[in-house]
Amino acid sequence: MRLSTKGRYGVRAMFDLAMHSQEGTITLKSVAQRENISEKYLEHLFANLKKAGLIHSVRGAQGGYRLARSPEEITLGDIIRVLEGPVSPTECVAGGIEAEKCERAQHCVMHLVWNNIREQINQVLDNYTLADICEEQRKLQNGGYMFYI
Amino acid sequence: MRLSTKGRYGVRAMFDLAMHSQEGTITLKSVAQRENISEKYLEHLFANLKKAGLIHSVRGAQGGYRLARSPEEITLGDIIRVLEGPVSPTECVAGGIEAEKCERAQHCVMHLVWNNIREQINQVLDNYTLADICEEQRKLQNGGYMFYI
DNA sequence: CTAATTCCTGCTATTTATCTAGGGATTTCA
DNA sequence: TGAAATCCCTAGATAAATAGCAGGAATTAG
Repeated sequence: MRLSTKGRYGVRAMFDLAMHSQEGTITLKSVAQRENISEKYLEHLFANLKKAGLIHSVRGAQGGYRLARSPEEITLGDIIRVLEGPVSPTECVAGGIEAEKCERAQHCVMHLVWNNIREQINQVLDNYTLADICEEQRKLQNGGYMFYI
Repeated sequence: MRLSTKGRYGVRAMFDLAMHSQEGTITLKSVAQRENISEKYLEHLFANLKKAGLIHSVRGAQGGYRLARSPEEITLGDIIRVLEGPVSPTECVAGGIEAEKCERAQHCVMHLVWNNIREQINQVLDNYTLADICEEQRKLQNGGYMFYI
């Protein structure tokens, strides 16, 4: 139940785009440097995020990336599902091809359990937006959270 | 964000123990057969569950395993944390040695994010007990859930 | 004693995660 | 137009984790 670097880097990179959204298009290179992520690796992640419609890209000199929607409209669930696949404790309730194989699903109590867990975890992730993170970052810089009052 | 077989088998095996708790000690072999899990693999899992105090064992002929506490007092979180380690989206908020390495935690907004996610996911897992699963199983057998009314 | 059972240690094949390599395609600016 | 900057694509290399196997030692009921 650990995120891989795909999900973690992805969220950090998207947060980075959100924080610099006023500067127009952001180069992959600058995101990679600020977030200390391998450029080549980040390329793969951005390719998936673009294909999923979460970011737009501008090619050529002075090109770069930007969020496709406002930070309020992008959740951690959106990002993580794109980069890590469906968030689900098991294959059998992930909704893919594997799920079809589980013929006993209708009579299997574990199916109910995992499905319940799946729904709740997705709800948690979908309730957290990039805007929320930006807000927390703002508070941090103001010292609000600094001393864990 | 997928459970490995450790966690899944572990939950199923513990549920199996709960369902047969009236029969005294349950042999590993019978659990493995009913749940279709490799005996040798299940040995490792039971060793960990025992070390963690979730089950008791009786050695020798007629021996076997039984739950150390009542099904109401054992949560999915208990089981999964034993077999898969701390449930946490990242190392840096998992509470282990790795967490110490993250010196910037106090000033890092991602730390807040992951910690928030971690707490909520654990809350979901800790709110689900073996007794809950037994109850769902009972309803299934009565046909209550059978047709997804 | 003997059969059944847990307990312990180590090994290994397979898969997955993470990152690297290298080049190609596209666009902008001078 | 041409060069620089950037996105785009495919393949593979390395390391770690997963999932399971093997063999036997220790324990106990009958």
